[in-house]
Amino acid sequence: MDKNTEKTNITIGDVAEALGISKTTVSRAISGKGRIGEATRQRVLEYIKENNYKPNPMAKGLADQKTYNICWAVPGDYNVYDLPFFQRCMAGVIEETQQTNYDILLAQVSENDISSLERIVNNKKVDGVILSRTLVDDKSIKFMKESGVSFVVIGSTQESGVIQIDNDHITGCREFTSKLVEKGNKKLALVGGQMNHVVNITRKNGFIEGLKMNGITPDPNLMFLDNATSKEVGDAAMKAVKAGADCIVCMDDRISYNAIMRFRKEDISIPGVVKLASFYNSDFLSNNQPAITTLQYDPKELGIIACRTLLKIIGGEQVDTKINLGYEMLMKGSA
Amino acid sequence: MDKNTEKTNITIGDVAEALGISKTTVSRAISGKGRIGEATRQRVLEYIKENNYKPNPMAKGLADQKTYNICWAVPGDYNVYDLPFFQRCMAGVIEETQQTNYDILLAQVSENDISSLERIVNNKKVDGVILSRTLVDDKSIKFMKESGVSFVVIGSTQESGVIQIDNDHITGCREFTSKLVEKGNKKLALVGGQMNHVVNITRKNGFIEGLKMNGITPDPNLMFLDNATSKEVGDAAMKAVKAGADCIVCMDDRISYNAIMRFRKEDISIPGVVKLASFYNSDFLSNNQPAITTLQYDPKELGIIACRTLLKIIGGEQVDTKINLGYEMLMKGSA
DNA sequence: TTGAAAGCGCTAACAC
DNA sequence: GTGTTAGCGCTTTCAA
Repeated sequence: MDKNTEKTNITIGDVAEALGISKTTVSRAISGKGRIGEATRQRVLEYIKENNYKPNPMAKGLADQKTYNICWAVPGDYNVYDLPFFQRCMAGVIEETQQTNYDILLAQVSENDISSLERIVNNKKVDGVILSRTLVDDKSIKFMKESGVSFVVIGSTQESGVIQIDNDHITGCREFTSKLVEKGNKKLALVGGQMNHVVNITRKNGFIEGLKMNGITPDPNLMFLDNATSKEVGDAAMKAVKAGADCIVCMDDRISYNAIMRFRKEDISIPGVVKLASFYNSDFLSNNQPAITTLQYDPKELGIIACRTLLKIIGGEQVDTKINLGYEMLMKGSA
Repeated sequence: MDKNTEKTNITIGDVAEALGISKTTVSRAISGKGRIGEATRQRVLEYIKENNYKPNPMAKGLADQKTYNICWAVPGDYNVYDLPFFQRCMAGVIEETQQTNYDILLAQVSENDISSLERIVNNKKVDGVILSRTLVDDKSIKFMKESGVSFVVIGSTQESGVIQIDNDHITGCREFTSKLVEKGNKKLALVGGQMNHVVNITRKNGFIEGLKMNGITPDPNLMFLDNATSKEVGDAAMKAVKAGADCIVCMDDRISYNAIMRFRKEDISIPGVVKLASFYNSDFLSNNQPAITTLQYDPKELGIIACRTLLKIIGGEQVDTKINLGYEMLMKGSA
C-alpha cells in the first residue's frame, strides 16, 4: 500500500475484511485467546505487521473494563516534591511498566489537597494507584481505601489492609545509630523534618532504640524535630552544636543539605567541630567534602517493587501486606 | 439508596432508566450540548449528583475518538532526569491540566531510546505530547512529526513547523554576559554541559555575543564545553582558574553545583580567587554561600504555557510557532 | 477452527 | 425538547 494512501487508523474490522475472515478471528489471532488455526493466525499476524495495525486502547479498555494505566501520585508539597528520592522512585516505576502493557498517569497530592488523585480515580482513568509516601492520618490512603481501587503505598502506615513497600527503616536506623555510638560518638543529636511523615517517626524511633541498645538515655534536648523550612533546619543544627553534640544525625538528604549549608555559613567544620551522618543521602550530597556517612536505601528499587506488586494485585494475584527492602551503611569521612 | 447496595458503576443508561427518559437526554444534560428542557436537565443533574454518577472515560474516549490524556516526556539520561528544572516544569503542567479534562501520561526519553514515547503514541494513549527538552538532531521530534500527533516542545529546535516554548536564552545570556563585563570582569570563562542540548548551544552563542558587544574577542581557551560527568565539570572549572579566568560562567545549575563543590575541595574561594555566575539556578543553590549571581528563568511557567499551548492545538486553535518567555538577572555575592 | 451477534458506555445524526 | 438508532473498536458468549 502506498504511503500516502495508508490509513492512519486501521482496525480489526479492516484486517478482517482484507483477509476475508471475521473480526472475531482477528481478535483471537492478536490476543492469543481461544482456538485458532495456525495458518490463519500467521496470516493475520503478518498482515497486521505489514499494515502497521495498532490496537485502540479505548476500545479494548471499554470491552475489558480496564484502562491499562496506573497512577503515580507524587507529593505536591513545595519542600518535598523535587527531592531526588521521588525522581528515582518514579524512574523505577517507569522502568517496570516498560515491561508491561501499562502506562503511568500522574497525580499530585499534598497533605490537604488530594483533588488530583480523586479526579483520576473517580473518573476511572486508572486500574490502580501507587502512593509515593505515607503521612500520619493520610487522606490519600483513606480515600483509596474507600474507592475500592487497587493501590499500594511506598512507605508504612497504621491503616489496616494496606499493601506497603518500604525499607526497614527501624532496623536500619537502630543499627546505624548503634554503629555511630560504637565509633565513639557520645552525644548524638537528631535533626529531622516534618513529623507528619510516617518515615520520620520511624527514623526517630530507630534512633532512640539505637541509643538505648548502647545504654544511652535519649536526651530530648538533643532531638530537634519537625523542621519544615531550611532556616528551621539550620537553626536546629546550630542549637545541636551549642548543646554540645559531637555528632548530628540528619533524617534525610534535605536535612543534611540544609545543615551542611548552614555550617558552612557559620564556619563550623565537619567533622572537625561536629560530625554529621544522614539517614538517607542522594547524589547531590555524594560529592560533598567531606563525604557524608549515610544509611543508604535504593529508591529506584522501591519504585520497581511497588509497581510490580500493584500489577500483581490488579492481575488478581495475592501479595504480602508488607514488603521490606534492605539498606546499606556507608561510613565516610563526615562521621 | 443504601450505601451498601450502591452500584459502583452507574451509567447513563441507569440514569435514563431511573428517570424514565432516554440516554440521549441524559447525555445532553451532562454535556450541555444540544437542546434540552431546563426542568429535565435539572432532574438529571440532581440525580447524578445524588447517585454519584461518574462518566466512563473509555466510553467517552471511544465515542469522541479522544483520550483526554497528554504525554509529558521526561529525559531519561542519568545526569539530567532528576534536575529540579524538570520537576518544576512538570509541576506547571500538572497545575495547568487541573483546570481541564486532561490528565498526564508519563514517558521517558533518552537520546537513543524513545521506545517509551513510541509506545504511548503508537497505542494512541494520548491526544498530544509535550517534549520537555530539545536535542540537536532530536529523535523524539522527528518521531512526533511523523506520527501526526499534536505536540509542543519546551526549548528550541531547527526542525521546521515545531511549536516551541522557550525562554529567550540568546538575549538573556548576551545581556547577562555583558553585565558581567560591565562589572569589571575581564577574563570570562564558560563552563558548559553537553552540546547535544540545543539550549547549551544557544547559551554559548549568547555568551559569545555578550563578549563581542563589549569589544572582547572570545577566547576558545576559556570555553570548556561538553562536560558530561561531575568530574569533567570540576576539571574544566579548575582549568579555567589556571588559565587565569577572573569569572566563570556556568551554563546551568548542575554545572554550577559541580564547580562549586570542586572549588570547595581545592580550597578555592568564591568570589575571592574567582567569581562565579550561572545561566540558570535552582533552589538547591539558592542558599549557597555566597549566593550565586544568576540569570533566572521560571521553569514552572514553561510547563504551564507548554500545556496550555498544546491543549489549544488539540482544540483546533491556531498558535504561534515560537513562544518566548522572559528572564531575570539576579546579581548576588558570587560575581 | 471459525463466525454472528451482542455488548462495553457514550455521542451524534436524524427523526418526531 | 426528546427519543431512536447507529456506531466508536474490541471482546466474548454461543452456534455452527
